Amino acid sequence: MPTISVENYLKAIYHLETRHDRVKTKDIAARLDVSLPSVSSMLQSLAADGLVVHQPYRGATLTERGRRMALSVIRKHRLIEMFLVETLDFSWDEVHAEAEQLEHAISDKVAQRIDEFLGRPQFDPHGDPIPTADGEVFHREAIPLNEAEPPHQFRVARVLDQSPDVLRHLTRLGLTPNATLQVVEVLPIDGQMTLRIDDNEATVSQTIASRLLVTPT
Amino acid sequence: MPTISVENYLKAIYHLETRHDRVKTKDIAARLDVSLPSVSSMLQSLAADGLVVHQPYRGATLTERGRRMALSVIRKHRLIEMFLVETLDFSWDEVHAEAEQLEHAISDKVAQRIDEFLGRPQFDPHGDPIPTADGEVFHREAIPLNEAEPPHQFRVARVLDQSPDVLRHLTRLGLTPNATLQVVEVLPIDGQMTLRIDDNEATVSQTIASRLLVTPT
DNA sequence: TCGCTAACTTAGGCAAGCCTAAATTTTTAA
DNA sequence: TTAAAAATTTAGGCTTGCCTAAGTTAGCGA
Repeated sequence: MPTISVENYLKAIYHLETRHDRVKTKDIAARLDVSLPSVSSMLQSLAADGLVVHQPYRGATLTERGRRMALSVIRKHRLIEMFLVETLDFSWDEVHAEAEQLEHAISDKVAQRIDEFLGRPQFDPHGDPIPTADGEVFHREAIPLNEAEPPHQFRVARVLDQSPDVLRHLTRLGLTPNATLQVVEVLPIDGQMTLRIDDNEATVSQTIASRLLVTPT
Repeated sequence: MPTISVENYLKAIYHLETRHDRVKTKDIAARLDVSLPSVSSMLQSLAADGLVVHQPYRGATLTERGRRMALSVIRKHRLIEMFLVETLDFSWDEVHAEAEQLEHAISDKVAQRIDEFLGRPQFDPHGDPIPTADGEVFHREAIPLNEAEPPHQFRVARVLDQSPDVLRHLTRLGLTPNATLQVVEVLPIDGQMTLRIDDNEATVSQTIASRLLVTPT
């Protein structure tokens, strides 16, 4: 069985691969908050185990086996988040940290039972898709809110940020998954957006808007 | 935060203390399936951390802090077992192994929420008492079945064995917690017992009988 | 194209937790 | 009472995963 450390590296590489084809040592180090040599040495050991392909000085990519393992952990993470919110009444800003621990401790069987217990949810509380047991991920079409233009109406599909502070802020604004919003105005100087959410107006910075994925409605 | 290894040592010492006042290095080694030197060295480090009192060559005992930590892990273990059986439909012979992993990964808060979700159960699926969050353990009076005499009737209070094979065997015999039984006969040669359980007769060896705690009914 | 800088790897070390082999202490039994 | 046996500790080593310091490579700008 992979160690917790190995699982965390695979997860990090998986997430970074969605941005760039070849994942850089430096980006992994930043994401996991470890030194560059630690990453370098782990990449060699992952490569030896056939979980990544590592071209020295050129970055790394997951092998099919590595991808499977990463998805298995991500599936557990998101199922746990969903379970904590739906069943144990946690709020969506608390669950990431809990799931970060539990994802390494639950068996495939427990994950499967939680999945059934929850009625096979497709998305977690942040709108992230829950991979199936055999590694399928359903990707929805969605654009970052900062690319949306007035006066259209959108629905929040997914929130990419996991920071409790940001999530609590979004809760106060009513910007949680499935909320509908209308783009009222975009300031050209800094991209700050004014939104209508239900009957309230709210403003969000471009930084935050870029972390909200929305679909037209 | 204590490591998984430390938690396992504390748990082992806690359980062994119920048998003997001073816990022997060798017994810990046997319980955790590690070598004697590993235990010896861990005891020194636990003692340095104020979790055990270690008299070299003379055994060890938990300090109050050590006992608290052990009980916290045992509480989580038993709550998880209960949750897996009650909510995720696991059978009682499967849950020990799962809980052994999860006990180290759930936060106090998650444990508390599971406790509430389950309606604050007092006992786990094996009849073991679930310690409270502040370290109270409710001990029931119960005797090992091999000390019970015919023709009295008893109720199964607790099953001390965790081996899936033994538990499945007991399930087939109907010897699960809360079952009522009558002692029909005890063979003097080897202590084998004949029991009446509902309308069936079953025989159990002394070895197994000694692992079943029963209360008169 | 050449050299500088940023990115990366290699070298060498540390802590935790495990191991076997070799002392040492305690206990048991002759 | 004392020697053998059993239990325990010490010594020394290994693996994983982390670190800092010291090279090495890649890639960009002059």
